Amino acid sequence: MDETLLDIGEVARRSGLAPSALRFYERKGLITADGRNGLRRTYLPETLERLALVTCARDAGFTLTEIAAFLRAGPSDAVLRERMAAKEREVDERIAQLTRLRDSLRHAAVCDHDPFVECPDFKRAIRRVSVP
Amino acid sequence: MDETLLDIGEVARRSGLAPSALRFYERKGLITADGRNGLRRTYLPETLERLALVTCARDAGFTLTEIAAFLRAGPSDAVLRERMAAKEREVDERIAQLTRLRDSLRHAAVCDHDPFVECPDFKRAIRRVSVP
DNA sequence: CTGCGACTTGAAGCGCGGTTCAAGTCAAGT
DNA sequence: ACTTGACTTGAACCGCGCTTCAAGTCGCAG
Repeated sequence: MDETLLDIGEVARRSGLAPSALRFYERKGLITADGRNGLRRTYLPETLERLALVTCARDAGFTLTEIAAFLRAGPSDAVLRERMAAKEREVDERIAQLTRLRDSLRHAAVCDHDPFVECPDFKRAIRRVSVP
Repeated sequence: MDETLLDIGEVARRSGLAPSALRFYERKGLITADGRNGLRRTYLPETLERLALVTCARDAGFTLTEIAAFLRAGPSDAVLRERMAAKEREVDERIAQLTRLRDSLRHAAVCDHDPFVECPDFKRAIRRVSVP
């Protein structure tokens, strides 16, 4: 056995993902098992890095299918950079939206209306959250 | 017919939600149809406000089920304010996470590595996104 | 009265991101 | 040799947030 290969349990523990999720990711084409120890999948240590990237992209709002296509296509660096720039813009928008939302919530903590759901400021703020 | 009641089509158009979604929301207990025009649901104008609130809460990360429980329970203002404060903290965390993510993406646009996926700065940044 | 078109219903289906299940297999410890 | 416990498989199931479907019903225009 190649000592550098990590057992699925190890990878699950260190990545914070369930083994079932790792198998699911494999079916989706996001990762590959690089060996077996009996029936057990084993992975190259780089897989942990890849999983971090996958998790991050997923958190960014990419679907697993998108990420898989991404990884499979081996897009040129230029294309990749462009897509990431596009994602940066999306993320920026989302941050702005969440910031407006947080400001509305913050106002709720401060305002005097009871019920504050009827507070005109609150209502106005709510409307601005989705339609700035 | 009460002239002030809005036809479902009208509400769908003005709220940006599909009629099927409005019926779905009704099953979920998020809204109520206040009358009928034949078989067609009709709604009080306030429903539009309520839908804005629902949409906003959903965008904030509440599930429809949570929102429904929320509305049904008619929680005290104090409880409501507390939950919103809790949500404010969650939203703040999410904003921070997305900000870290955006910074990673921003770095990708600037850095010299090719493939930049191997850039140590990028890798480090990626790791920090989910585990600050 | 007839047709149109927008609605009605309950039930089924979808895409997502997985988990759970039953039954089986394997490595390692005693 | 036997047990234990973590994995294996494919298939079914889950919650979410809806949409879509087939079949039916209504208001209104001509």
